[in-house]
Amino acid sequence: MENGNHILTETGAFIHNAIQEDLKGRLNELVTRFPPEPSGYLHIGNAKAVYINFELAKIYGGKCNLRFDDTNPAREEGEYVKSIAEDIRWLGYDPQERIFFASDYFEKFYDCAVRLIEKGLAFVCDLTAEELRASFGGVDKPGTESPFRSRSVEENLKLFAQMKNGDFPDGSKTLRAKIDMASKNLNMRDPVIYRIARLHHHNTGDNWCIYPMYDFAHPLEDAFEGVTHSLCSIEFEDHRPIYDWYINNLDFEKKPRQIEFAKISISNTIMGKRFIKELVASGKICGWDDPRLVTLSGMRRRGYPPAAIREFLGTTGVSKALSKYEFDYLEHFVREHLAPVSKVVMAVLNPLKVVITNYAEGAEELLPLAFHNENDLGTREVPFCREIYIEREDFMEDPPKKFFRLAPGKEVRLKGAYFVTCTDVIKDADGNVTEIHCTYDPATKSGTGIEPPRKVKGTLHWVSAKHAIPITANLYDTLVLDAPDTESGVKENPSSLTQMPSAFAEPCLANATPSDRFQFMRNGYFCLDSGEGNVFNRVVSLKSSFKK
RNA sequence: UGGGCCGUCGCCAAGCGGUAAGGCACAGGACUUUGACUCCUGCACUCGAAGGUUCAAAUCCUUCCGGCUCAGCCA
Repeated sequence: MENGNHILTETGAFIHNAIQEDLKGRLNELVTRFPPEPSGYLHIGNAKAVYINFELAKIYGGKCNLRFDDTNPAREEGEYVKSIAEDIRWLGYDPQERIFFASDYFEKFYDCAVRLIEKGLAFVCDLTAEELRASFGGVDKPGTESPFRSRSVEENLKLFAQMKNGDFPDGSKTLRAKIDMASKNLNMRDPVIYRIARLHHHNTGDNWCIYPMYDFAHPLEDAFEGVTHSLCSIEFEDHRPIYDWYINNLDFEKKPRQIEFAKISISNTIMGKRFIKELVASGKICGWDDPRLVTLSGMRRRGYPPAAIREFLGTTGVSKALSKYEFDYLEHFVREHLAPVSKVVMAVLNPLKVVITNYAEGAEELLPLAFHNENDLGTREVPFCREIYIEREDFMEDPPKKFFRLAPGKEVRLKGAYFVTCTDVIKDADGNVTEIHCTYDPATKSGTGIEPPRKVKGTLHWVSAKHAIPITANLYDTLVLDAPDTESGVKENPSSLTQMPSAFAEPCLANATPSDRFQFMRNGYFCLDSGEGNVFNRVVSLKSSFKK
């Protein structure tokens, strides 16, 4: 879409071909689904699946369901259901009334299992978990058949009903499919269909003490909902035979088809639920919405526009090759979306006081400045007076040859104001620069034209010391990690948050809202944090071609 | 090690028998009331490797080499 590199036209050919072939002339009958387990918050990797499923439905005029795959109460919580629905809407997709829960199908799953037993395709197995595991064999050795495999249909029916009624302790029996213990595909070695576990379910409470396994439940959920194409990630490729086995043996008229694609990941980030939970629990990050995370809620808080994420996702392509994107690539789309809507303002992150010695004490003036050069984002007036702050890094006592900014005896332009020349450097006992003195040239006032024309190499942003408002600027240079992009690296170096606690911004920032986007000149794009106080998050930084 | 999947520039990614798109990154240059933004320019005689088929291959065949993935009563 946005730049022509879209799944419709250039990628995911294997998905499109399959859909075209299966649905010849009836493409609007396409039904996809996004089936998250409510056991964590959505991150950029999950967003890819959201994007593909909803976009495909949109492209073909079909439908996309949001289905919570909540068949394991041990991991799932209502909190996650809420956050997932909210994050999907924020990303730009509205499932409306098409929100389903696998747990609403528990009764139907049970009926299907009974049907399998009646057909002689499932049996109740008394093997313990350890015995079962041992009997599965390994990648290079076949499994052994369960001694309970040949129970009669009647006995299986009776036993399974008793399992449901709670006559047996947790883990004492399972319902298993009767397929092939010698299959090269481990998933086909008489897989477990139901297990006994007295767990409280967020939706069904304590109604059930047996829960279906993913491999059994998922294809049925798809079939119940009329899903035509069940898109999942590539590690489920080995599960396709079992998916088809259940679909075929339960005689569904309309058979959904599973198609796999590779997940995406981003370097220098943590996406694993387990690791994020660890970080949250240890207090190293403030929650699933920590701006250093690539969770949707984290990116939202960080200030990423959802359209930028969608565009990023649109260019990532749908393939089976594993793809790990550099962080720069994601940020590129964020910058592109921020540039036209951000108000360009002045804020000094690391202040250095400048006294303009020949500017009258007590005098001040209001200088009009546009928020943006290209788009008409309005203007504001910026107060100017004798004492101002500039960026500490914009002054060097001993500048290298190509330093265009302020240095002793050098003249620069103050954005929207005057040319100033550095006359004195004030230091403390330790030799640290605490203040610098400048003189200004009244003839160089911005916008008045200078006669004779005079040019200056550098222009600096500044704020009036008297009028500026104090802010805290949060800089996040990488999300989560500086170092290794290994999941375990998180334990060593969880944070790349830098706070600039004594930053100052021009007065107009006092009215900022979290939905506003600002460009702090050379310092990057910022937005107001949704939390307390004047805290601004750096959404992304700009590239700097100034090298010392 | 057995099965499945994958291998095109530093990172992504088009291509699907007719002689290597594009984006990010990077490097030059132009412009500039910030060195940002914008705009130009450059950036794979080569498609994991080796053979073979063909007038012609990244695209077909064979073998080999790498990477990912699977042995939860998780999803």
